[in-house]
Amino acid sequence: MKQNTTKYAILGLLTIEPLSGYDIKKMIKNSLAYFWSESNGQLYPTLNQLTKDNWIVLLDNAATSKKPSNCYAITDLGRQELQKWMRREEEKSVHRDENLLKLFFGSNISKEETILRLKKRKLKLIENLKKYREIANKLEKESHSSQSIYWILTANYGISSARAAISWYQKSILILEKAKI
Amino acid sequence: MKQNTTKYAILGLLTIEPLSGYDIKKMIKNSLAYFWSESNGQLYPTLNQLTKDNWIVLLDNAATSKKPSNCYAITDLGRQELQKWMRREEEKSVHRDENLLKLFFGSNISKEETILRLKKRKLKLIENLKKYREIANKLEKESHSSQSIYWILTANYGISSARAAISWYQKSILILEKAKI
DNA sequence: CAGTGCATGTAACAAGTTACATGATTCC
DNA sequence: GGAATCATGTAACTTGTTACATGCACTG
Repeated sequence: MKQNTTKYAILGLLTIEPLSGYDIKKMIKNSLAYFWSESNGQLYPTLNQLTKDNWIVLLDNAATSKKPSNCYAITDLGRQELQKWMRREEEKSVHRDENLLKLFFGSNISKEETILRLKKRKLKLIENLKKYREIANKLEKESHSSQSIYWILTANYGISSARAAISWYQKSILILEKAKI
Repeated sequence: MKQNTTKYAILGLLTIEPLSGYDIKKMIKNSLAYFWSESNGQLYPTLNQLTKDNWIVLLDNAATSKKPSNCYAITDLGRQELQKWMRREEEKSVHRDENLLKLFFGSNISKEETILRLKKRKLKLIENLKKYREIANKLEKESHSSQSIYWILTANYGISSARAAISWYQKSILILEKAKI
């Protein structure tokens, strides 16, 4: 069975507060970036589909603002569907990590090229780690609602997985540098 | 620009030795499972496409065997294309982790339900870790070719990322259990 | 008055899964 | 002779990205 996860990402965000498509994009970019992404071509059509299905409604804010900002809110039906999804266990986690695939096939290019690639990736991860730390700090400070504990936990996941990856890269670079190939 | 990564996964595996579609499926399942997957509906059409493009060739093994096993080998052109891909840096790594998404939206179901989910995931990861260790051990023992260093490194990645995830799950479960929500 | 950010959207395409079909061979 | 596994494949479908188009509002 296929399931449109975009639908549930949107629904979940709308449980926090009513949002426009643009708001959703921003939230994903600012807070979920390290474990979620959406493209425009998926986001806007899905918003329309969810409206048709009555899982969300377009708030009538024409009076309060002149901006072309379509603000959506989740409906009771939407909440029910979100909870159904939350309780489903599918585990189908499809892993496709192109970086590891390239490393696995490393013998097809020179050792030095691979080492350079690994170093670049490592730097990128260090940068990411910094961002995740900032997100986590911000969340800890602003912590007030019952939701924030979950946000902090996911932020910590980003931090600890980035840390583990960085130290693996470090080790791997050393191993390759020492290796006689 | 979109790129068909399946193509390169196939090419890479064929640099090890000539393989049939079924062999490729098995290798992915046995050795790459924790960072790569392919479905039948993607694999077989891609094999045909690669043959048309002359990146791989169907070996004529009709004489040596009566099995309907189509054995493919990579061509020089295929090797070149693989190397081009290996040297490309795209970084586009699209993260979409449904488990984290569900945790992020945790406040929509009871704390206890979330804890149960986390515990199940943790058990699953412990199981996976065991498998990765077996793969790594096997690789270390059979280590002979210049390729095996790369295989061992990727296996280690699986191990260290699983370990980091497990300890994060452990911590998160404790934090949630203590939390008053 | 140009540049940046706000804000929404679509058409064309690529990528990938699912569920099925088919038949041979091997092992118990 | 039945089950499992070997082995290849396709049709229908979903999911997702890319690249574009449009226009307003604010700021320096």
